[in-house]
Amino acid sequence: MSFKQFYMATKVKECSTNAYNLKVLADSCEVNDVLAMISPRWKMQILYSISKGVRQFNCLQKTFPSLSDQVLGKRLKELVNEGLVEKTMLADTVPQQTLYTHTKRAEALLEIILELYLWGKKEWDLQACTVGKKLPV
Amino acid sequence: MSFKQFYMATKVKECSTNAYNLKVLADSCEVNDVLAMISPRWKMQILYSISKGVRQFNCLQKTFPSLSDQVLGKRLKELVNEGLVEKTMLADTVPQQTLYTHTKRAEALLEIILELYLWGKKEWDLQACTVGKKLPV
DNA sequence: CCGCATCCCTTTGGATACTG
DNA sequence: CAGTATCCAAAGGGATGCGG
Repeated sequence: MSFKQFYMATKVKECSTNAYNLKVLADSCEVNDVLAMISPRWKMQILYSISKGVRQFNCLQKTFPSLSDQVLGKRLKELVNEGLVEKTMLADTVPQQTLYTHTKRAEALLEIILELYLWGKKEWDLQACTVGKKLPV
Repeated sequence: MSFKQFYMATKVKECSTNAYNLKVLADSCEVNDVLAMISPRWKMQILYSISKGVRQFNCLQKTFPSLSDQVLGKRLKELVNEGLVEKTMLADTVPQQTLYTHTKRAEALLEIILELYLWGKKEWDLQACTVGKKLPV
């Protein structure tokens, strides 16, 4: 019987193995929360695009043609919940318009992401990253 | 028919949807490679522990009691392949001994990870992160 | 135009068992 | 001690279709 199984059997019966491991990670090192926040696919790219002026659902879809709208919606909702993006309903019209803008908090994060990019570029000579470049708006 | 499906039907028949999207991500923003590198579960924690002096397979297992050994092995292999960790076989004895040490490249990465932690701490008042603390060796 | 509900498939992480 | 091979379950991403 593994440590995890023992622990679960005695302490947290209702909790799945995966949930348990996530809790251990969160307890032992909370930078893990940040990693989990930035690692979902497309998420930082979406945030970056917003910070560069791509502010509407529709435009974001065009920016990432192979990203499905429900995933885009999910990511946007996450970003809003995390305080990285603000959502503004322009008017209650049909068709409605919504603007997404990045927050101060997101700016600080994007700077660190840029450092990550530079680190990757330095170590592996990566090219053509959109971070640090101008996007077509 | 979505852009992706069209593209796949005409260009990359052999490639799964997921693989295709990963390629799009890699092409459009190569910081994604770095994000993918650091986001697997336990990986940065393992790297950090190694940098703090936990250098053997066995000790790493004890450091993360709920981490299974085959996942630990997988992560270590990844870290070695990425040049973040070096593996040293001490001798061809039984029981054999192996040491893992972090590289210069890893140090630079860990500094950025630390910034991520500080950012998270500042924005959400996270606590108890092992990054920046001493681990029991 | 801006999304959500549902279903499905791929990927990933973990369990068990085994080897030098 | 230091791992590897095989199998399996869960999570996440994506497709289709629908509603405000």
